[in-house]
Amino acid sequence: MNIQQLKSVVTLSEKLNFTRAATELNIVQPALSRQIKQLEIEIGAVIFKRDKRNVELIPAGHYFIKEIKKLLSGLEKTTKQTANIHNGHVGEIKIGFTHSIMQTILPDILKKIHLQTPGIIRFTDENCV
Amino acid sequence: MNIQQLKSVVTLSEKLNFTRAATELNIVQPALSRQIKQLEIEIGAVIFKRDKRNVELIPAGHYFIKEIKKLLSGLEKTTKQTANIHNGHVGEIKIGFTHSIMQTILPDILKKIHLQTPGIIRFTDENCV
DNA sequence: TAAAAATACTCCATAGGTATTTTAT
DNA sequence: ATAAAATACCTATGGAGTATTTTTA
Repeated sequence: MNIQQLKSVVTLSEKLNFTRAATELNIVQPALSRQIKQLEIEIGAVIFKRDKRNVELIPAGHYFIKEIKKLLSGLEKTTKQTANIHNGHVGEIKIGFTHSIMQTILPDILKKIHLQTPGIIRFTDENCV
Repeated sequence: MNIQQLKSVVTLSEKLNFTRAATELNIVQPALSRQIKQLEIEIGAVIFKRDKRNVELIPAGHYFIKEIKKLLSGLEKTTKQTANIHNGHVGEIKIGFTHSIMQTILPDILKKIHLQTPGIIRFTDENCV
């Protein structure tokens, strides 16, 4: 199983037509036929019912496509986020503090940060007494 | 990017040693080196810091591995569940009913099913008035 | 000098393309 | 007769293995 097969099966589930799905995927129809057949063998389930004229999802296929779509978008998110961390666009700083500082200057600073860019402050209780 | 690379990167993150990870993956060390390098190029981030003697995860890598582990286990679950649906080990029946039947025989039946095998009954409001 | 990762090179398996066949409308 | 999927066959790219180099402890 490979990721290209998963992308292909999703595209086919949207087009329900091997020829058009293959075009969309920039491959040729027989290549797509093979990919789908191979995938079905590997997972041990038929995903599409095809009768030379029509292609349609069957129950196992509906489930599979629904889940694979989630996984693929998760993979894309993960990849992008990883690149962002690498490039320093995303990071994490941990602020340890004593009781007194939380009573004085920290609240104002955190409030300003929060107003300027909401969503970047998160509290954890790691190392908290 | 392919699934084998993702499995490889997870194994390497556990062993932190190319030679031993490669053995675990039943491939040879240079093959693993190539897989990881290729993956890092594709996602646009360095995952491991290696200095010929030590291999360690860097922040982008920690994040990546954490997410990829989730995705891989999700993929495995999906595959198995799809096969189960195909084989008829898992399925879904929908029971439509009138007010009167819900007052008479259905509650007992549902209760019995629930006691015998908890977790298989789910209510939806599809087609409900 | 020993251990571990990277590199160079060769070879083969797999995946894609072209051509053709099959089938249903 | 046409449109669409499957099959057969060939080719080429990519990935694996072997051998070697590099590097650091």
